[in-house]
Amino acid sequence: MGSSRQRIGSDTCGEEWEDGKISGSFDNDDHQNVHETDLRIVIDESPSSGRRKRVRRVSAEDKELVELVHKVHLLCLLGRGRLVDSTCDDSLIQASLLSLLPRGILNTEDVPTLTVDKLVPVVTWFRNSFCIKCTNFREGNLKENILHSVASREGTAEEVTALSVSLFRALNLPTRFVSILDVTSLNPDTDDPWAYNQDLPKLDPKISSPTLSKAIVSNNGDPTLPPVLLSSTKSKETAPEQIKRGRNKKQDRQLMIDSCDTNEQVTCANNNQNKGKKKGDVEFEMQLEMALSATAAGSFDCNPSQNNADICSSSSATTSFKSAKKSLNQAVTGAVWSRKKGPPLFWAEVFCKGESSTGKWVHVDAANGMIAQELQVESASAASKRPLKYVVAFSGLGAKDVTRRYCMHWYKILSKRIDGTWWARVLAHLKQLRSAATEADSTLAQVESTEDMELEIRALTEPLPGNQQAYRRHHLYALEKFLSKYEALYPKGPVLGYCSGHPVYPRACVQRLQTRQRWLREGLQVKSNEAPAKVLKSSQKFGRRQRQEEGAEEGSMTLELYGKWQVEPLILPPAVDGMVPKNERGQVEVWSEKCLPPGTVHLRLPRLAAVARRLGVDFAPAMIGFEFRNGRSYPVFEGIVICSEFKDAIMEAYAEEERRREADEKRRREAQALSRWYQLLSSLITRERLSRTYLEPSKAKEPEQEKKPENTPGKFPQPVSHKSDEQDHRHQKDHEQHEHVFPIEDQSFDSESFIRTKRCPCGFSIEMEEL
DNA sequence: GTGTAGTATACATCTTTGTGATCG
DNA sequence: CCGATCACTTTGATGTATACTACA
Repeated sequence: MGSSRQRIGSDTCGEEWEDGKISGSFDNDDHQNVHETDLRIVIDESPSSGRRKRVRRVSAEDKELVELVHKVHLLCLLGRGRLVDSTCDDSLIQASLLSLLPRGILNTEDVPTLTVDKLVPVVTWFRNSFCIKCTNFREGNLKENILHSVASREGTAEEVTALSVSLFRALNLPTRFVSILDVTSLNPDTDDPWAYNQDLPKLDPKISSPTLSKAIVSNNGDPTLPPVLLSSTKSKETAPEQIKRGRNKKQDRQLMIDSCDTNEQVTCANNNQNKGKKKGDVEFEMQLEMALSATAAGSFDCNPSQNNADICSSSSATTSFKSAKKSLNQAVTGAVWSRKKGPPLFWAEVFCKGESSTGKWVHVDAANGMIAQELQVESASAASKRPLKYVVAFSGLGAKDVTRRYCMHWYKILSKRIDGTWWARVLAHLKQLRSAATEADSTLAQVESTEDMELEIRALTEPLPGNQQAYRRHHLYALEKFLSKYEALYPKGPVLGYCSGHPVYPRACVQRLQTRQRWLREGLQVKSNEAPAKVLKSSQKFGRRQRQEEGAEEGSMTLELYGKWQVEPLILPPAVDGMVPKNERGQVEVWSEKCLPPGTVHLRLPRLAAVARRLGVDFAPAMIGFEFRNGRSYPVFEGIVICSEFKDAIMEAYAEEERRREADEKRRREAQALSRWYQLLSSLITRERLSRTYLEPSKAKEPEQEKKPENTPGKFPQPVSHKSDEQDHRHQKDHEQHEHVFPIEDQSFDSESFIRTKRCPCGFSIEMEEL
């Protein structure tokens, strides 16, 4: 900053001052001119100062808004998922895909005993036949876009995944379209990557397997440039550029094309190879077969002739399955997530009947050549700074939350998800649709419930986190040190493990503690002979109050807290002989219906006390809570509590009383209206008389009547005016010309209503009620 | 880069049982 | 005379979640 800048204030005063530019110098020379010159302070808004950023917390309103946006976005994404799902059932798309599929790649007799390894050829064929052009959403009709993708062998990630789902379904494999609902964040402060990351290209699986590289290279005209190199060098050039451009969402369309172009070069390099390879399908498949036999067969049959010592040594079924998965993906598909490529958003789940006794839904990302790599999804999402929040599987026009299959750290995403009950309510409807779709097939229904159970078990058996902070709000586990003041462990055990030396307890053992008073509000009372679960030193304020009540017992001001296990339903003394049991203040505290003494009722109506008193019925004012005003809290009363047997009598008397009161009120209002009319007209007439007496005749005709008349009392009948607007208008005009006269002979009187009607020869009439 | 402890801050929660003057 | 209404020191202490920093 220039020399003119001056630090205003000092740090010692403890206040934060902005650095500002003061135009105009404060040098000694000019000092005397200060008064004459303009003083301008230019706030330097550059965030360069090393001062701590002011913490700005989001308001409740903001939170509500982002929650709303989150919900709406979720619903939109659910709708989109269902649309894609239903499009995957389209017979034209399925037929087109089947026509492309080489013969014998999956035998129909394999379907009932489908295992992961039997899927590999289809997946590999698919991956080599279709490529992801760009991850972006494409406008237009989804079905047409997908059909176009079939023809061009490329499309968006969503379309290509939909194609894979469609293909599996065409092969009679129960298949779901699975999508990460990449929804807007619930935290309004976070730099939501969603806002700028949409254009990131889909991951481009690197080809690392020597077998596959060899296979592809052998089919490629240019063996000097291996696909893996091509892929990675291209990505290096394009990724940062794409991210930079991707930040501006408004350039969406153009960018999409741009990124498609570059991506196309990257991913379609593969495709071009594949296209070239089409001629050499046989050779390719032979290579594939070799890869398969080297992995699948080795892992499942434990063929000792294989080189892979890992696979051979694994004897248990699970290890064997895991090794198979690993080797399958490394050797056959060679896919590895790349952080630069953004998170995976779409894939399929294929039901493999032969994978366990009951069958198993298996993650199949055919577009990226990945099978049973569900564990990679979470890490890929996390690496892309877009932690997964919702993973939803779509089928049969319904949907199911399968996040738990892909999420190993539920506690991390729990806070990023919307309130569970709302989500469950949304999904309940979609689940109904699904169950309607699977109704016909009892085995599928069985599979559903098995899966539900499996996911539920996963929810209840999460591994213990290694860091302490994770236990702060963990849904399953708790550390005693993170319990709040009003929480306690009961029962204190079992200890599930240790974290940095602290015993870990089940979250279910964490109990909320409350004072006797608070339990009372819930209609519960502390059992006799129960010692407080926790005794806290009470606050000064509370202590002060207690001191007043209990005398000078300083230092012993405590807050006694009890747990749920120490309370029982409230037993209040019942009403006897028509007498309501009251507290020491002669009231009944009605926090809820449970707080009513047996045999009494709470009548929430005003002015009941007087009725009860008049009838001689015993009652107590019902206190329903407190109100805070002017720095103090006051009890709020509503209605009374009486013995049930008097309810009818009281209500009857009350109704009678109310009728009387209403009649009185009506009478009072009418009398008031009459009185006001009387005053108004009296003052008009008085004014008229005064004008006539004291003013010039010409001035008297000025329309002073329009001014508000004074309140001059006098004795005059009360008119009940019912002139129409037209009459009124005419009257006003007439009035300018003459003064009305009401000859006796033109008057009439209705003895029933006491209304006298007076008429002026000009046509103006006035009705007056005579008192 | 990750985890922990400590601090600062903003927001949330709990607290909790009149009185005298005036009006209708 | 009696009941309703209004004004009156417009709390304030404490808990909790979160962001941030320093440090291991």
